[in-house]
Amino acid sequence: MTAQDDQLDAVGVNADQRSAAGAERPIPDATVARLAVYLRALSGLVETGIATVSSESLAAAAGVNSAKLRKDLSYLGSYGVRGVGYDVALLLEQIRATLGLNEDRAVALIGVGHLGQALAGYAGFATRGFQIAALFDADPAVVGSQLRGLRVLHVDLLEQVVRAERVAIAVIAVPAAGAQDVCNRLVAAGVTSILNFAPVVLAVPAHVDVRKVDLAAEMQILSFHDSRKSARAEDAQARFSDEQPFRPGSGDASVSMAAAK
Amino acid sequence: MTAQDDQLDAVGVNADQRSAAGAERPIPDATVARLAVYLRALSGLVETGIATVSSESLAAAAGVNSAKLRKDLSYLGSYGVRGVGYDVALLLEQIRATLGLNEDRAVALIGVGHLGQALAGYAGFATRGFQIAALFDADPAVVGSQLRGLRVLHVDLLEQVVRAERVAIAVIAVPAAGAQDVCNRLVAAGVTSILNFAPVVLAVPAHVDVRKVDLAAEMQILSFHDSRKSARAEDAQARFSDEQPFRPGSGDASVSMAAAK
DNA sequence: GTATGTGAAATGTTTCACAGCC
DNA sequence: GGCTGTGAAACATTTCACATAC
Repeated sequence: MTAQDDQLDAVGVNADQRSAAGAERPIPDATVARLAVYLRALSGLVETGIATVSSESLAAAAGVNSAKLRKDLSYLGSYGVRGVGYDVALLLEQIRATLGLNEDRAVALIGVGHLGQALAGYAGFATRGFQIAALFDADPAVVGSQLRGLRVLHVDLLEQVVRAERVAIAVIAVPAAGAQDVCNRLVAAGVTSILNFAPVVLAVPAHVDVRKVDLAAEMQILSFHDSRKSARAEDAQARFSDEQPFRPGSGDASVSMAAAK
Repeated sequence: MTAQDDQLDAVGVNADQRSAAGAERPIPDATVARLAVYLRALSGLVETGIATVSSESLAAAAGVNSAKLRKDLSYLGSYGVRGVGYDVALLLEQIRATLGLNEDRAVALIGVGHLGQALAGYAGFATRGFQIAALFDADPAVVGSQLRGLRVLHVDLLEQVVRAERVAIAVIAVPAAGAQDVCNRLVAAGVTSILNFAPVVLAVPAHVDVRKVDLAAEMQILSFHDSRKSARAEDAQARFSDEQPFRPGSGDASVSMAAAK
């Protein structure tokens, strides 16, 4: 990455990491990307009331193999019990702590078109430690309207509000043409983490961390694999039609991931 | 990240690749993910009328370093001219061909909520070799309505239409609860490439390629890096405020990517 | 007995640095 | 002289396989 995630992934992390308690191994980027996936799988287990889980079954639920999962978790410390497995609640808490999800971060969302509204309405947003501090748009028709209990502000107020609300993370959901400008203003106002949905490569100073979600790129990657498949699959194709469906969490279905990469 | 991923990235590609002309090196997943980025950068150059570009400037526009770009392009063959650079139109065409964007692929979009509508309206969709063949939803209030010149069909017709239209790629934009079911039906109908926006890990047979776009995961990865930064940055913070903005395409700004991965 | 945690090997990716060509 | 193309080195990630602990 996505690979994808993704993806081959983030950048701009300080080389030395002095963490709360003592000298720990640095956590690989690839592992960080998967921790988020494990978190989701663990939340599912909590709801079903399962208290303990083996690396084997958690890995299956997350779509990775168990050796990778164990290696990933080993970077957080030793929170499993040999011969038994992992305590779901404890592991969940450790991952949350590692990802910094306990102190909650103010998020600004710029652009409330269809995409922006989809993002604002995203359930996992509020529940998973992020709270939307402000919504912005440039369109006078939208500014002033109410969305999810927040008034949409004019983008001219961006710097002012970002500073006042101490926004840590900004999500850019504006058209391509406006994205770099919005980005510049965010950076100038002190934002150092940006999630970009606009189809442009943003130029930022080295201390700013940008992650990009790019529909066209994802489609093109699928297209690449698809074209390689279709050449060879011309005949095999028929065999896979009307095959029995798969049950979620069943066995070792190999599923690809975005990740960041 | 990438991935990001990239997204650390896709899966399910056949080991041996017998391509149109002779034995070529297999293309790394990480490279495929970036080809899509180069494609965008090249499109930008075409519009400004630039006919030739060096690896150095194309790399800057794409947010990678030039050695990586040259290595990536070398997997496609030798389409550059030493001492000169790459012909923009030729390179663009070669990348398009490699990604399989010349034969155009039918895409089905399942779920036309805010996200689905944002995706349907996405400009790069129509223009970049993908055409939406069908829209589906389960909500009777939406079924039958018109969107981008297409009638929204009831999801019950999914198998039938997917087969009739020879849909190659499906985009899942339904709520989490419905995603696995939709996925099963797509697979049964013969779809082997899926882009999933629902926040669940889909279980699929090994021959099906799933890429996932996960807002919560992206946010959490940013959160991780942000929390590492904020500990150390408490004082440095002030220095970066009100810094001069950056110009797009300027120099070597290191930008992260999702990817593919 | 069972399942974690982890060195070591294998594999994949990025960067270096320079030969080769225009 | 300038810029591509690419082996070889450096680095990162995944997988293996087993010692270790319950």
